[in-house]
Amino acid sequence: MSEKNNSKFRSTCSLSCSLDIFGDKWSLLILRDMIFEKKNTFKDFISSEERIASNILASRLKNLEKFGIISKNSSIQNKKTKIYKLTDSGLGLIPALLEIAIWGENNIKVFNLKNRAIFESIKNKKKFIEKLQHEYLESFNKVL
Amino acid sequence: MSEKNNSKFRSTCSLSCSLDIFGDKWSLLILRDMIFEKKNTFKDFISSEERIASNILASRLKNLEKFGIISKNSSIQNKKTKIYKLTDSGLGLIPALLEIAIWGENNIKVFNLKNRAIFESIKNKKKFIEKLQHEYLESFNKVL
DNA sequence: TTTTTAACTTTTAAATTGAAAGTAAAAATA
DNA sequence: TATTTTTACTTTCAATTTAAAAGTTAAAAA
Repeated sequence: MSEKNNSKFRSTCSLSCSLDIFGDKWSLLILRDMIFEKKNTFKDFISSEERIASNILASRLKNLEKFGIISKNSSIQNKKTKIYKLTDSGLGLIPALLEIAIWGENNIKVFNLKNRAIFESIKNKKKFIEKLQHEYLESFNKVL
Repeated sequence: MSEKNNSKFRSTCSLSCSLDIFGDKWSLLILRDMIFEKKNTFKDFISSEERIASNILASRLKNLEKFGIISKNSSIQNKKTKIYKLTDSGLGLIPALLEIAIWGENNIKVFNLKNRAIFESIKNKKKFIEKLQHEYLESFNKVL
């Protein structure tokens, strides 16, 4: 019943506009789950380890849909389950997502066991992005 | 007198950790100003068209410094003026920044006259990133 | 010596987030 | 068929963050 509907951009700078859309702590994590984990339902996203609150998840999904980054459809075999899918525009965010993750791997001093996917991407970025995009669309043939 | 000091990451995922650091609507815009406009003072950043509030700018600068993305020093010829400079880690964010901007140029339906720098980067990304990094460091020889 | 400037900080209202509980309809189970 | 469970949310409300404006302090310029 609340939720702002007007999408005012702070400027016409493409970086600034992009951040107006997904410049927050959650939106790109949802896309990560879709791309790397092939997640596609509300329940899937809720179960991620970062523990997003359900109201925040709902609002982020709505926003991503509003800006054409994801689409929402009922599953064919189950009317209750809604399937979220990356659009072409959403798939186009993979390079940005990867670069942020690569930066994190290289620059944040945490214990974390280095991520295989990231390393694969560093070796041949272009090929890896195409592979991810292909894999993602493939995975959807089985779903929708 | 407020401001949280504990840096708890939501998970050990490198994307998630990165977003814990700069996943907001302002941090990357400050870096954009540094990289593309060679801005380096509080006054510079305040004057950008997106009109960041001074308290938010101060808190973002402090955070970026805390995570080693920028450094802060007094100008030699002027003790009052503080010079903010990208560290190596900060320069390493250029690829991510560019990918986000490129996505915006290609996917947000706004009036905006296409950005020359973005186009240049698309033609030869690697070269363009190196050029930006070099230019940035060069510009600093004149300052600090 | 007065004024201006740079870099903030403080204050307070407004907006957003987060945690928890609640809802409604579809689907699975007894 | 009746009941329970599940999925995808929404609502509520406290806590946190943001935004706007005004205030502060020390240095530099006039």
